[in-house]
Amino acid sequence: MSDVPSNDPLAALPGYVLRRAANAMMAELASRLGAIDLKISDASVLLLIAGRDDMTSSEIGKVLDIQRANMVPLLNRLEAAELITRQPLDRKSQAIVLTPEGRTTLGEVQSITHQFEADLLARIPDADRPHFMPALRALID
Amino acid sequence: MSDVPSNDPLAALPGYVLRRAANAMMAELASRLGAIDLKISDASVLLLIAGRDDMTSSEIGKVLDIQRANMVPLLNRLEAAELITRQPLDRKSQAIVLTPEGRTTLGEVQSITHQFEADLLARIPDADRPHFMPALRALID
DNA sequence: TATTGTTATACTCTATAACTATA
DNA sequence: TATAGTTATAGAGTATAACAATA
Repeated sequence: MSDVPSNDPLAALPGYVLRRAANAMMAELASRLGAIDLKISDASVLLLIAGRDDMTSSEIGKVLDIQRANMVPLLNRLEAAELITRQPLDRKSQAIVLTPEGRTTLGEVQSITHQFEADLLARIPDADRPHFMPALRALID
Repeated sequence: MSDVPSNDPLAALPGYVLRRAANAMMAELASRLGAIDLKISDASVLLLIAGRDDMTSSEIGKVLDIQRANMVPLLNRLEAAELITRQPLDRKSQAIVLTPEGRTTLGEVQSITHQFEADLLARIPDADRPHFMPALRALID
């Protein structure tokens, strides 16, 4: 019943350690994506619309848990970088689609993301690794 | 080799799922601590200085990964709520110590935190639970 | 009526630079 | 010289309300 020694009494709390681990990993990912001038949310959008040309801003926001209103500056940024364009679906909705340059950048995002996820999993001891995703999924509604 | 079905291609990425799980859990904890008008960072400070009367603002910040400058409004808030006082150690440093009211609130924080951590772990399947903390700890430097 | 895209706004969290007073 | 506490500020991320146009 003994625990890992630490002068931080909060190190024994799963919720606290969960937040610290997520913060550490997101800082690392943000740093790697910064090399191609993208934020994590930018990369998430590119990965989500890969191979699709029918997703609207609202739909993307629902999947990624980003408010409708907050999608606007995000997509404006991607459009200014010429990675995506807005294409009318009807007179109200518009599809967010990758430009040719966006597809090239998507390739870089996929490469960075793949390496990042591999490095993340590699840090987890073999015996614990298969239990990582099931545990996390159980915490998400 | 098949994966959990999802219309969100990012659901297969450990880093992404880690962030989503942490966000969900922190939102839940923030909600519970809101019942006693505390933020997560407030509660973290109270838990850290429990039973101690010698920790300075800088030391607390180092352990909790909160910038020195950002400790000021946090402690001001706790002091305004009469949960802590600043006691001079010398003419430069001051110890952050719980008031009697702070100790009472600490008891409530401990109760809420204990229940929260138990509920969090209870959501994780039995087979995965023992692997949760070791996996997360491996991700923190 | 409900939804889409948008604007405006505000609040939290976090990061940095600089200053003073003291160790 | 280095450190503690502080101030001011700026950048993210996130949340809500409201509006016009359209489904």
